[in-house]
Formats: sequence, C-alpha cells, structure tokens
Amino acid sequence: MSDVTIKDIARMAGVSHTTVSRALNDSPLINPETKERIKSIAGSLNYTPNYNAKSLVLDRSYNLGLFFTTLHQGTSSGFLYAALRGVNEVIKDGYNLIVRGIDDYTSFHHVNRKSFDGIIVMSQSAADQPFIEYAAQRAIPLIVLNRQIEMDGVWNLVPDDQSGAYRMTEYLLQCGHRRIAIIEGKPGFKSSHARKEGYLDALRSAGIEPEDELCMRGEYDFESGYQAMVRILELKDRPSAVFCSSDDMALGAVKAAAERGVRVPDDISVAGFDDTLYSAFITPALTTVRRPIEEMSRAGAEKLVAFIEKKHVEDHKRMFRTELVIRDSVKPISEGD
Amino acid sequence: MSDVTIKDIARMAGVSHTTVSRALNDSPLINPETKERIKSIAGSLNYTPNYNAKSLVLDRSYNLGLFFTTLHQGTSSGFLYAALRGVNEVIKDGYNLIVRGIDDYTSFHHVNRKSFDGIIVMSQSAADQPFIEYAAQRAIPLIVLNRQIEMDGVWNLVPDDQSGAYRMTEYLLQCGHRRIAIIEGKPGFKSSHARKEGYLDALRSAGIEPEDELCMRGEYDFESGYQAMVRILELKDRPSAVFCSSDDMALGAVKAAAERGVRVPDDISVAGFDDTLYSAFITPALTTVRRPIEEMSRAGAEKLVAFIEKKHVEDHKRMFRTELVIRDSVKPISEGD
DNA sequence: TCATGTTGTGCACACGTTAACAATCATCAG
DNA sequence: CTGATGATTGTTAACGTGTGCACAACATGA
Repeated sequence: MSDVTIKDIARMAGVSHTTVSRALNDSPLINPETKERIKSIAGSLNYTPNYNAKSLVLDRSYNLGLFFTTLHQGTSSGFLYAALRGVNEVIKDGYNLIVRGIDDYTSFHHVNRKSFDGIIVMSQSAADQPFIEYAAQRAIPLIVLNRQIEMDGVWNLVPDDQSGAYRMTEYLLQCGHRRIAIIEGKPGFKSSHARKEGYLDALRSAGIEPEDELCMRGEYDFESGYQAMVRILELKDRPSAVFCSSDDMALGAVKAAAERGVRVPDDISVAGFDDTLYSAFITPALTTVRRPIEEMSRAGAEKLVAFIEKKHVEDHKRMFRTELVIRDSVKPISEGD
Repeated sequence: MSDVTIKDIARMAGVSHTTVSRALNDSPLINPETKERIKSIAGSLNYTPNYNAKSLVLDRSYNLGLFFTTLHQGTSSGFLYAALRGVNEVIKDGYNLIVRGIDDYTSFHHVNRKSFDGIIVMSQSAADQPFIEYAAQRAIPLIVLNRQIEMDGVWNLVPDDQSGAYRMTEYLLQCGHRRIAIIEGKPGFKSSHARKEGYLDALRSAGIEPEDELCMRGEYDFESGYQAMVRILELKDRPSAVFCSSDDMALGAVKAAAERGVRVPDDISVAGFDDTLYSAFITPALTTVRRPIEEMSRAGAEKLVAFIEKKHVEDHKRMFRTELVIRDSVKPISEGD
C-alpha cells in the first residue's frame, strides 16, 4: 500500500530518484514542468515520505517532547490539560508531540538529539533538575516552563509569582485585613522569594510595616503548612488573614485551624497560591492565584519551534501574568471586628 | 557528544561493526567474552543507538499514537487525564507516546505504518470514523476505545453500558421510585440499545412491566433531552424519576423541568450517563454512571503492545464494568409521597 | 571559433543500523 | 590425517532519503 518510494516515482517519471527528491522538496534547481509532473505522479500514487529515512539523513526527528514531572502522582488533570492544549495548538502538522512523565523513565537513554528536535519541560519540582541537565548537556533545544531555573542556553518561561502575590495581598488588604501572615515556600527557591517579595511590597505600598513575627517558614508541602499555622494560631496577637505560598500549605493551614476550632473564613481568612485542581472542591473553596499554564505552554512551544526552524529567537526569559481566583476562603472583615 | 556509533565501538574493540550490532542485541552467535567487552566499551562511551537508523532497517518506529476526537472542544480534562495515565502506565521505555487530537490534522498524511507501530483511538464521536478507517486501511495495528465499532481486525474495548444502565435503574428502584421514564440515545447506536436493555432488564427483575409511554426517543444531545422531558412532564401520570441515556440529555431535561417550575430532585429525580466533567458542577450535581476510562486505556495499551511484539492476542472485543456515581439529582421518595 | 557561463539532470555516496551469506578456525569422528 | 561440523567473526548489501560533484546541453559574448 503505502510502500511507494521516490524510486518508484522516478521510474514512472523516467528520471532519477535524485530529481524526484529535489522536485518534492521544491528545489529551485528543477525545471518547473518536470517538477509539476513529478508532483502529480507522487500525488496520484499517494506517496508519503518515509520519515525514518529523512530523519536519518537530515538528522532531525520531527519529534517534540512535552515532559511533566510526573503523570501519576500529584499532577492535576487541569494542569496537564492546559499544558497539552497550549502546546498542541501551536505545533504544526509536521511534528509529533510526545508526552511523558519524567519519573516514568528508568534511564534517560532514549532522550537524545536524534530522537527529539526539541523538548518542553513543564517543571513542577526540583526533582526535574537531573533530567533538565541531561537534556541540556545533550544539546537538545530546551525550554523549561513554570519553574524558575538558572542555566545558560535554556529558555525559561515562568509565571510572575511576585505580582501574583502582590495582588493577592492587595486583595486581602481591600477586604479590610491589616495583620496578614505569610507562610513562605521552600527556602532557596526562586519562587518562594518572589512570592514573599510580592507580599512585602503590597504591605509597604499600603503603609504597613511587615512584621517578622508574621513570616513563617514553610516547605511548600501540606505538613509544613500545618505546622506553620499551628504557630500562627498560638500568637498572642493573632492575624486575621494568612497568605500561604502554595495551595498545599493552605490545605494544611485550614486543617490545623479546623482541628483547633478556628473556622475558615469566619474566624481567619486563608489564601493559597497555584490553583491546583482540588482548590475549588475543598471546603471552603480556596481563594488562590492561578498560573497561566496554557498561555505559557503556547508561548513556549512557539519559541521552541521557531528556534528549531532556525528563525532567530531573542530573549531567554519571560514572565507571565498570574490571575486572582476569588472563592470562599477569604472573607472581608467589618470595621467593628 | 552523543554521536558515537557502532563503528566507533567496533574500531575500539578491534572487531567489525556487525559484531558490535550483534553483541549489543544479545545475539547468541557472539562469544560471551567478546560480548561483554563490547558492552562495556559501549557503556563507557555512553553509546545510544540511533533509533532513526534502526527504524529504517527494522521497519519499526517505536511510536505509539494516542488519539482523541478533539483536544480543544469538549474533551474534558478528567477524561484526557485518565486515558493518558492508563496508557502511560503500560508502555515501556522503548516506546514514545504521541498524543494528538484527530481534528488537529489537516490531512492524515503523517499517519502511516512507518510512523506508528500502533494506534489507540479514544473515540468520543462518530466523527472519528474516517480516521479509523484510514488507519485500518494502512494496516496499522489499531485499537478503538470507548465507542463501539464494527470492523474486522480492529480491537474494540468499550464500557459495559448495559450493566451500567441496569445498576442505575436498580438504584432508582431502591430509592423507592416505581414509575421510571427513560430518554433513549440516538436510534441505531449500539450504546443506545445497550442502555435501554439495561433499563428494561432492571425493571423486569423488579417485577415491573415497562410501559411504552415512559420510553422517550432522544438523540444523545442537549436539545433532544429537553424535548423529551417536555413530553414527560405533560404525561397525565407523571413518573417520579427519569433515566437519561447521556449527561447531555440529562442537562436538557433538568432545564426543561426548571423552566416549568418542577424542581430536581425534589419534584422529580433525574439520572444521567457518562459522568462528563461538568456533571459534578451543575446544580443539582448529576447522579450518573462513570465509564472506566483509565482501566480501558490500560488494557488497550497492553493489548496493543503485546500484539506489536508478536505475542499472540486472542479476543477482539471486551466490555468494561461501569460504576454508579451518586450525587444530588436523584432523591429517595418516602412511601407517603 | 572558442572560452565561459547557465540550467537542468544524474552518479555515487552518505546517514547508522541489521542481516544474508561467506570465511575462518578449532574440534572431532573416522 | 582428512573431511565434516560447529562456533565466531567479517563482507557486503540493504533500508529510503538528501547532496556534492560532474556532466550535458545550450546560450552568450568576444
């Protein structure tokens, strides 16, 4: 059936396979009439090039990789969907999109330049670092989304955590909160720093001097959020709102409060960050900050394809605007409270 | 960097490249000592085979395709996620999983046996038919999930609609409903028939003779559900519950009821089928039947890989158990009502 | 007339791998 | 000692495509 090759076409057209190859690739060397004739024969034979052979000689795979930190533990379906949609919208017919969880690989043996024209890593954790370095070292065009990273030659598109945190804090202030605690992210992480800076900026803009007492260490995970909230609730002068640097920690915070008979949001407001899927389902539904996953993915894929196809690409870093998602876990406080 | 080939290894080991190829592929022809020596050289050089070259000569692509009806209009993220997880769990390191929406293709040019060792179609609509036929005609190992299909040489794994409908009806009966209407699916569709049969069986098992008056035609879509519900509400002896053969129709039915001041579930109970994503979010949250997407995907991928690797595979059709999802749109009725 | 393009085409090889067949060598039966 | 057998390894071609170079035909300009 589909086993017709350029040699078959060559025989029919009475030319060499070289001419056929050139004609089908629109080489300017070929006589326009010959070219048309060859193309019409190819069309009528329903010719499809053998991409494996092309790949071999052209040193291109026509494969793009979209890698997630994990596909089976923790990645939310909404996150996956948004990323896949974003990338898929952009890539042309000529590419295959290969989707995989990094933790599915027992070795990175199959990850090399011959197999991937380019790779998009939707990074959710520092556990991806070895993979990213491996790919970078193999000189595969690489773009890392979502998680901030410092590597030369690797593009990096991340959500603007700082302004997200700024606007969330601003929102809490608008709701009348004056004493607002923060539970910080993992120490040393860029995102932790950015989110805290946004928080601090917003407070200062409102003329409120941040208090060290209200800044709690966290690790981005459920447990650390729980622990931090316990400490917050023990403060003599308890804050009326807590900004958590991740939804996971917010979940822990809500649990700690509930266990101590402190109601969210009636007694204390809790805000998160990330808008993970469950955020909408828990009680109370979490007020949080959404990261623009689909937009980032689209931009990342565009950039990657443009680079592969040799168009020049300039800037290596970019921030994407985050968005406030207002649900039920933050409550305005009336003046008299 | 990674450009070491078997010829390089051959030179270092003082053998021919053929010997290297055989050694690395564990051919029994090679002296065990030589084999070990070659393997260790390959390891130390960090050798990775060029899969494009392998593909060319072995006529295998190492690619599996996972195709959805669409990725950007209607496919729910949960559905996508479940399917992807199921397939991904099964496929080995040696395969690439290519994910795509069928409606993303402007032509099926890139779909051929040289580019795909096998294809899994997660079919949500009859619109996939041309794609499925195209792939089948190209002799690509093919498995169609979720939608029943009648084609030789094409595996087909579908949810057990009949028993799902049976158990839903049974549940309605347990809730005290005696007069239960059904809105049927598209005439001529296997699934419509199966769902109706399940409904009829359950009624008869409970000693209730089905009434023609309570069987309404539908088309699986919102509008037909609306129309059918209108007719149901006009019946002199109105049923206390309506089993809709799809969530879309259930949605239409709820709307028709609401517009006429009939409350769901207080005045009438409504059940759906499919567990589409929105089913949980609408008011009232829909009691429905979930299809075992992840399980089906896993089984499908296993079957496909087994076939590609020449192990014999027997049965070509299989049903998967569906699951009742109880939410708020069905209410038990007390004896006195 | 002859040197010098210009235009279109083919030859031969390359890409990295596998595999049919040939070759070598040791071993063994007679 | 000799031919046969079996175990290893090498030679060579093949998979389908793209490309550097040579070449033919034909036009151009002096």
